[in-house]
Amino acid sequence: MSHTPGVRQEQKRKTRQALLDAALGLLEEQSLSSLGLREVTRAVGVAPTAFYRHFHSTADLGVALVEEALGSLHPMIRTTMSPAEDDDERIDRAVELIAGHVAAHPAHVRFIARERHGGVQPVRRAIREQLARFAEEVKAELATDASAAGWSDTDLRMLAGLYVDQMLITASLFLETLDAPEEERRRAVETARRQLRLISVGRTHWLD
Amino acid sequence: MSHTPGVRQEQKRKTRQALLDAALGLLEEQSLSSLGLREVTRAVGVAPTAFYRHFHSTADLGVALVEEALGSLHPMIRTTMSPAEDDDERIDRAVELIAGHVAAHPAHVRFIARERHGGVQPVRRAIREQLARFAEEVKAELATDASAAGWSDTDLRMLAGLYVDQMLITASLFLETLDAPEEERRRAVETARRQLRLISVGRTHWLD
DNA sequence: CCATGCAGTTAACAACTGTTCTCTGGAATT
DNA sequence: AATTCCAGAGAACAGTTGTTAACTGCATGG
Repeated sequence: MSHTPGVRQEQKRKTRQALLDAALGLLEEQSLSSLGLREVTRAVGVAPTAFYRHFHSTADLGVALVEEALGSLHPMIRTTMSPAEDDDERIDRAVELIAGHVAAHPAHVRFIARERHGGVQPVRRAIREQLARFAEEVKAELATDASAAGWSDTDLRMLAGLYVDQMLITASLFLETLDAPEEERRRAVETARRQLRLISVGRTHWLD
Repeated sequence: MSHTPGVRQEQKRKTRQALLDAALGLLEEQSLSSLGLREVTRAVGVAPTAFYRHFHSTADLGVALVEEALGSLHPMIRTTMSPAEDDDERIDRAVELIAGHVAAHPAHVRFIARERHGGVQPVRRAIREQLARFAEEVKAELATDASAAGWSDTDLRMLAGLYVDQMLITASLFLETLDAPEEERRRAVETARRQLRLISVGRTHWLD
């Protein structure tokens, strides 16, 4: 079925990826709406016109970056949200997983946080769609949990949304403290833990 | 003490405000990092060089916009967070207050949501500082509440931060549904209410 | 082996940007 | 009434932008 990549397609894929990487780097200190196509091609070392072979516009590139940043993250939901014996232990796992992801892909996280409310509509929509998928997946996972008995569909959706937003907040908090003194980072982790724990407490007493 | 404004200073103030207003309008569909100084002066109908009489740069203007958007909001904290007989009624009041503010100043809210993680460092810092002030004020208000007995300082700070973040999330949710069908807006309000209520439940059972 | 396809190049375009310097009119100060 | 001050105008600068057209070289499929 799957043909050998072919020297031609492989080279194209490489330059495309180089454009994405260069753009992501440039976006560390500016927003997508001010990212110029020439700027990107210059960083890659390629002619400006070559850009059009891969993307219609920088907005188009932005949408591709959303896919790159969030697309591969869905499988993590199941393992993270799956029920565990100890609630606190699960929270600890989730927080450390977020911390690890932020440390491993800071530019991706920054990009999502920045462009979620950014000035480029198609990118905002792409992010919104991905986050909606996350919320659906979290909701599905919550529904399997024993403590979800008696919960209405609306309430499950509301809780899933709360979790997704809280994860983004946590990620962006960790991002801000990435190159901060050790002690401040530990405080950030502790804050994130307790906030999730408080939500967890509210969840167990929701039906009172 | 306070001299009569003076025709001169008054005129200057007017153009400065016109620049701020025009910028805010232009920022509805782009980020600050792509906002050009010429763009702003053109929208006001003034020479490009006049810009320098009021701001060093567009980043400088952005900082001024942060002050305009958030500076006058602090007094609202006391009245919103102040203890009430009924917890749910207070939540309803808070949610409607946010909804009203978003409806009255959508551009300001959009600006804050967009530039909080945006590409212009001084503006990010200005917003962070204002939000930290909000958190401090919320924390102070929480401390006066009877149900805060036995809470550690760290936990009060953590809860205050959670509230501030949740209010921003709610505001940006309302912003997205501003020109959506009536029914979707009602759903958004209901979601916001329940999320705050869940946090409230978690808060009352925190010390168990 | 030859013809086609197509990623990337080169050159040129009109339009735009931030910033400088010089100037002007009229309010503010003396 | 004479002088100073200063918000805004005007012109010019070097550098940037997105987009177009026509090209070149090389991997690919017949």
